[in-house]
Amino acid sequence: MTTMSGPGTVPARQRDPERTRQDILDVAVKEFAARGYSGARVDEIAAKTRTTKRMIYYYFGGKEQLYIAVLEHAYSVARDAERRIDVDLLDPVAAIRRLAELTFDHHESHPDFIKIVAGENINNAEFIAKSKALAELNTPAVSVAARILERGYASGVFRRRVDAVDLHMMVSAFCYFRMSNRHTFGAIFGRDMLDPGRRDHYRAMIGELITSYLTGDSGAAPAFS
Amino acid sequence: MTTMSGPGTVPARQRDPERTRQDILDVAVKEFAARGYSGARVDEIAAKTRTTKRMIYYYFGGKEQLYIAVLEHAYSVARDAERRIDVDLLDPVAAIRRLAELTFDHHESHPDFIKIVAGENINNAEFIAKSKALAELNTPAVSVAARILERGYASGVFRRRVDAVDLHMMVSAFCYFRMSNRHTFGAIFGRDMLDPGRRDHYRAMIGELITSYLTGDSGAAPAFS
Amino acid sequence: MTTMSGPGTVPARQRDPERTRQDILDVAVKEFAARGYSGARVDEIAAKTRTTKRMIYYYFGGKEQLYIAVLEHAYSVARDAERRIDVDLLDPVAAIRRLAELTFDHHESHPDFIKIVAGENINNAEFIAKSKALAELNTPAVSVAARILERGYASGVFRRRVDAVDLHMMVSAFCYFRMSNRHTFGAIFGRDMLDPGRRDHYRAMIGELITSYLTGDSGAAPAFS
Amino acid sequence: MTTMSGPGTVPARQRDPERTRQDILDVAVKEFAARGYSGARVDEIAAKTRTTKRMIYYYFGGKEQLYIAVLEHAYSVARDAERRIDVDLLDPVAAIRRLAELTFDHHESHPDFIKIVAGENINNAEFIAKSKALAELNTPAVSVAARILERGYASGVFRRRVDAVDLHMMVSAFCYFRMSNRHTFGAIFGRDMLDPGRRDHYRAMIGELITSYLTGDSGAAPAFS
DNA sequence: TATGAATGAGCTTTCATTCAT
DNA sequence: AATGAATGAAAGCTCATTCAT
Repeated sequence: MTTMSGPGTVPARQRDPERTRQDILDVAVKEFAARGYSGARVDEIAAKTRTTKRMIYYYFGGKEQLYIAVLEHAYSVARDAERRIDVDLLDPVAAIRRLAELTFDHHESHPDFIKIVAGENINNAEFIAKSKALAELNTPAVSVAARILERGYASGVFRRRVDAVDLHMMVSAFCYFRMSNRHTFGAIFGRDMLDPGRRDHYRAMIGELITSYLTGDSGAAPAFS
Repeated sequence: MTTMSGPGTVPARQRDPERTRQDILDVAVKEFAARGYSGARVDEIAAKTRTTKRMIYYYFGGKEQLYIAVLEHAYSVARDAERRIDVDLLDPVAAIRRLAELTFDHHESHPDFIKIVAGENINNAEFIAKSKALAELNTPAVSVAARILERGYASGVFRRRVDAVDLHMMVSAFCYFRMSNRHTFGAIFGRDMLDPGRRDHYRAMIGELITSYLTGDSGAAPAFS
Repeated sequence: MTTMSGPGTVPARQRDPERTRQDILDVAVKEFAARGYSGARVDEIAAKTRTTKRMIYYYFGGKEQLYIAVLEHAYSVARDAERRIDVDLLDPVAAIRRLAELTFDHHESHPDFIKIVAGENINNAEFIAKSKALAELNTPAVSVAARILERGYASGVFRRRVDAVDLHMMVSAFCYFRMSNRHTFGAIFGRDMLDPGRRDHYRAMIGELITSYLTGDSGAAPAFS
Repeated sequence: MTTMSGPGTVPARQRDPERTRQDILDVAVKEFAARGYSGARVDEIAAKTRTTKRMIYYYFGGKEQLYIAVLEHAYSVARDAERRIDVDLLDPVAAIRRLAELTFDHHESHPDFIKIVAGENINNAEFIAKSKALAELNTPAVSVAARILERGYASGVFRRRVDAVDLHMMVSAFCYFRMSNRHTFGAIFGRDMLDPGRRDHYRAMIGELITSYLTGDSGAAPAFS
């Protein structure tokens, strides 16, 4: 399966700039997710596109810029999803459980995003640092969590003191790990964490993990439980 | 930063095969961890070695085989650490907390391993599949967890029913995520999860998270807790 | 004799794909003929070309594909020459002699082709097997020979029964051997089979060899000759 | 199937120099025959040997010297076979036919020799030129042919004047071509010249070809034959 | 007589990128 | 707005050979 575009490649010419750009971006997301930045090939991305390799340079400037565009796209999708979260009408326990479940669902439905984030971390997020757009990421999920915590402490249902960012981290860790480490975990423990039959089991689990933590005692001295 | 081992580089000739092999392996672990499989360069690995690039092919056969050797090495180190765990004398709650803390410590002290695992998952653990040695990985940590759980249910301190593998997953998720996602998490939330000043905080957190979960009720209907 | 197309080599840039391709092919024919498949060097071929090594990969994909292109080219040239043979107006004896001479001439004027065929046979024609184009080679020479034989048997001038393919083989063997084994034969017998002064001698010889065979008796019992 | 001998290759040590030498030579004959000089690999030859690559250098000095030893060996075997020819008691026609058949048989039973000769010719017999031993090759077959011709002309059975070397060439061409070009000929004409079922057919054919030539008229004007 | 370890040089191939219209 | 042709630089890998005992 040689990818190097020799002479004579005849792509379907088109005249819709925005569509061409989006086409490239969609393919790039998948390729960068599947192979990482250095593993992805400009030739391969081009081959899976309606246009040619030349257009990638025309629209994005180069591999790195295309990757950053992918990154920005991926994060903006995630942020938009978080903005749609609305749990203010639920009681704190139900709300925090709902937040955990939405986080769970979002991870589950964005496997490419997970891989891209994993790749970014391998190279120390150096590309995120290069992106102006990504520098000003706000994170709705944490504010949502903060509001729920406030209500929970006020009503007394939450007894363990925890920072909203830490709470978000605990939830994310669980949801992310299940997606990110599916293959090594599966290879070692013979258990596919993404088995659809186990989905609800894990979805409930993160809710219980987090609510049992919050409603339990804080501090070192466990009570009579 | 010269990379090509061209003429002029004078490697110290040696006659210690095992040392030469280990030298290459040690450097390779760091390079593959830092840049992933496709990002790592055989030239670069060789340059950081006492020997030459040629020796990598002499001892390992190629980039891929070297990578697999790195993988096998990394996993065998992890497995050996798990084998040394001994928490049988502690009461179940203390034991499970201790297990979580050891897992935490092991993750913290093996950042290269984390990155290699992350990279492996990006390419769907295809290299692990190619390794005969890795196919027969046993995982002491889970048996340890299983024994603790058994004792905990027997004595009644653990009330929530959970599978040992799932327990291990919850703990691992937390410990792994903190290491693996340090950079993106830090960029977005402005919080360095590896800040030494926060280390004990997080170390205690995973213990509490897991013990509050186990000692809480199981099932959907929360009792009087 | 510089081989590596290193920096400093300034190739004449051109925009004529077909010419570039042909240029590479022409050089490759000579190199593969002179050194065989494994003895030929992509660097050396490139150096003798108007373009660079990179273009060989751009146009042909690799050393092996280039070699197969050379093979296809060489055989198509030979086939085209055979197609131009027209001896239908000559009497059978003159016609078969003429066919032998044309075969002789064609071998003489295509020394590269002879070497390439010799090389192919050393590796059991495995590259020919890989070529789709070569799989469907038709061979006009044999049909021509068959028609001559038919006429010769009909008129009674040919008395020895022989298969057209075998006839072609006898002629080819002589013409090919003279070209292919020039060097070892010369070294051992001190006679250069390609000495221009002997050319007509050998050219006549194959004609006589073949006509004396055909006009002689067939079978084991020699007549009055 | 990697051949590069990495560390740890443990060959069976032996103490029989002559046998070791012969072992290497035998393997080398096959490898050089199968792949030509540049296609053969010292590593591969060593791997198929009872000893190690190092011994090739120890006994022969290098790839080239090994190849020349192979060449000398191959030619000395051929020469020895020719020396055993004895056809003096047969009448000239039977004798020349017998000589042709022995030549045929010798080619048939030495396929490796054929390939080595073919390879030598591709590189213009430059290695033969380097060998002192091969410079002084005498060729019994031609003297045998010369003696037969003499008797044939004396008795009048041979009417066509031909030089002994040319006669040998005609016979060799047929016998050699059948072996050397088996694969390309087979690919193009769909006929395996080495098919055992056709062996006697071809063996008789060269005898008839050559006797019909010798017993026919010489010169340009064919008589009543 | 024998050998395990090591290696310089060069080979084929790949990659992101730019030229020139 | 779009593109076919071309490419420098470097990557992974292989080869015959020598080192050092």
